[in-house]
Amino acid sequence: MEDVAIDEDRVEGPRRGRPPVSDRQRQRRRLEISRHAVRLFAEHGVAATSGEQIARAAGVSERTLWRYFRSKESCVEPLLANAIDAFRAVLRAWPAELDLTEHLREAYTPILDSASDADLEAVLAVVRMTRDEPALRAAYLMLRERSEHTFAEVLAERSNTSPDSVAIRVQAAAMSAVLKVATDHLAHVTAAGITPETLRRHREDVAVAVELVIRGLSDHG
Amino acid sequence: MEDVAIDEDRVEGPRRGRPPVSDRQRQRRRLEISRHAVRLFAEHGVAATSGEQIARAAGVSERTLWRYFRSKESCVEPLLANAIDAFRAVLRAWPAELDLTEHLREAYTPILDSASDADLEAVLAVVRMTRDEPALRAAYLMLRERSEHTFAEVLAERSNTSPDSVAIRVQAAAMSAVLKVATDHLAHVTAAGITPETLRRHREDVAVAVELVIRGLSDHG
DNA sequence: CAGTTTGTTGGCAGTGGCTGCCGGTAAAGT
DNA sequence: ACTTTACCGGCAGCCACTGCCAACAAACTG
Repeated sequence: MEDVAIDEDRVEGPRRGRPPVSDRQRQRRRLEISRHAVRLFAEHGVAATSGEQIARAAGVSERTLWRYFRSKESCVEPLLANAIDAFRAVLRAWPAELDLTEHLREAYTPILDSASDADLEAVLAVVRMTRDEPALRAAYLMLRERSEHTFAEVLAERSNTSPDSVAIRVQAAAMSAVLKVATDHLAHVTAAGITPETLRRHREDVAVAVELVIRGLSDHG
Repeated sequence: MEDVAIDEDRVEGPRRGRPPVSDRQRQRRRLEISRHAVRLFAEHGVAATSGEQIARAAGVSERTLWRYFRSKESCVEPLLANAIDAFRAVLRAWPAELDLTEHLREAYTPILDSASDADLEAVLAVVRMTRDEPALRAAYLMLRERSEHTFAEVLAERSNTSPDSVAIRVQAAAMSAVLKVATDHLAHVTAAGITPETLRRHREDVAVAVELVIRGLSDHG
């Protein structure tokens, strides 16, 4: 699955210098910075928030901030990625014998269970902001497209085909599109606050629409 | 259809000063600049092409360039928009009694007929470039999303519902996703040159996939 | 025709996102 | 201690992009 790189100096035993920061730790730091950035964006707007402010709020130097994020807007990625990963995890756990609709009805949540409620609020706030902030929307769309590839892997494994085939990519892209619209809608209706009822409706919408788009496309795989 | 703005000083007779440039003319100038920008991007890469270079190639000052485009990467928009508008025009012309598959098989082309072959090459070149140029990809995805709304209008009119309903937006987004994957694929297989056969295959792929995704979703509209 | 009004253009200065470079320091091994 | 490897912060600089203003263009008015 991973480790596709050409094996060079593998199994070296003890390395020589200071060990690089683990990906785990790096991602956690990115997420922490992301929370500060989103808060500042929501308070003052994207244009009125400088990289220096984000860096100070996160307790790092500006130079380090740009090492962690390639652009100001991409600071929102880690938070949003959590929400998208939630769906991928649910998709991965799709039992072979179960209908996708049924599975999503039971297992889907719009964000990782481990994430706090504040994170869900922040994610929806960002999605709401993307309405008037083109740069944020662009970052959001890029993230969604990245997720398509992970969806394709799951779908390919299930239908025993290649994740690079056009048919699978179409399914994954259509599924991603459904999720995008549903999430935009959720962000819109929760502008005044999140209620269990709106979340329930969201889950139902996603379950039905995803099933429909996948069923229609996979029949002709 | 248009003219939704609140009527203020309508029917004024002769205006007082220099008339503003018509939208038509403005769009044609944007397209002209776009062609130069795409050529430079393809020759030297995006990072190595400065706004000043684009402006000089197009014969305008850098200042006016930034008045016509809000970012360097968005200079590719007019060319790509032509390709996307081609699909919208075909969709608009969809006869009520005809199957969508049949209609697309007959009428769909990946770019406006009025556009030159060079423009089609340029569009596919840009799509190819988006593979390694994230900023270009982001601009491309933004354009595609804008097109979703125009798709939704057509679909809404056809099914006699609102273009803002979630069901219609899901259909439009899924349709856009199908087109995106198909176009990416076309750009990939035409890297060595465009042949009538690849275009025919592309048309067939789009016709079938779009029909499937729309049929599946609209049954439960 | 000159004079007025409205709109577009281009130059110029400035802002800020972002990068290359370098020295300092942390964390490992020997 | 000494070396090695890696992260961090500060500094200088590039360039995409903007605000401001003077110059010019194209209409109407007298």
